[in-house]
Amino acid sequence: MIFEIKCDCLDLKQTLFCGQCFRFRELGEGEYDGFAGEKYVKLIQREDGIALCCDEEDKPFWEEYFDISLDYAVLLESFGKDGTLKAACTGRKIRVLKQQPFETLISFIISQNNNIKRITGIIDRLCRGFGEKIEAGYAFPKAEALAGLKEEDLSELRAGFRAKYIIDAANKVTGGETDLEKIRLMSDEEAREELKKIKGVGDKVADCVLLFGLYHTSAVPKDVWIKRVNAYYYPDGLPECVGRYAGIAQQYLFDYARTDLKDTVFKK
DNA sequence: ACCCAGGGTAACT
DNA sequence: AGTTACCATGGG
Repeated sequence: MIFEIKCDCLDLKQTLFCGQCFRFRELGEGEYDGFAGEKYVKLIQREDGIALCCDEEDKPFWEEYFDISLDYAVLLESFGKDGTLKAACTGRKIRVLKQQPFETLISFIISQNNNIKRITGIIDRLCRGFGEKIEAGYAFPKAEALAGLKEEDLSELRAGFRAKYIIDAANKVTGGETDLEKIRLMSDEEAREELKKIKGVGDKVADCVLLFGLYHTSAVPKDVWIKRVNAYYYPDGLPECVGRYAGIAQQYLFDYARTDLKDTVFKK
């Protein structure tokens, strides 16, 4: 089934390939497909939104995934009160996705000291090797499928030193030491400390899990680009106009810095 | 050969 | 509490 979804702020290419998710590909001009958890979707860019090609029962899932109910027009207008943020938001229609908690946890463990292209490859091999086969490809592995494995069992992923971290995360989730649904309900600070009990999860990965997988819109992952942005533009912190959506503002600044500013303000 | 990539850990001051 | 080498892999 095809569903037309109206949405004034959603550029699929920018949203799917800005380093927040790693399971989509471009099929052709304005056409994409990919997975979240165990679900598959095909997407087409429209002038006033997107077309969702999926089972009827999965339509609410994808509307939630793209956070269609959040009004970005209000958000971006507020961000525009700050000059740097206004520049970052101009020409960008990125939505912060509401991804699956476990998938987000594993994905951003893999992301550490890594680049987006190789992260995507490792996750693809992880799904092919350990995910359930579904019609269009492979689901993201459940924690149970990864728990109890040995590092060498993941050698085909070529994930390097991250393999042991993946296994520790799966073990803690299946063992109940890490309850992602409970962590979702905690404050940013409590949740961050709880996530950091997993090996290979530090402040940055924890904040990515909070923002992209547990929908803490106030969590701000401090990667190298955001550290540069903060040092140069915001030595005293992000402006008031971000409200409780600092994480979403961060995603615009992140993309702005690594695409538009990398050869100018932040060259070498 | 060197440097970097959506960093974290352990071992140092 | 704040620095620093090291961790695997692949692309520039």
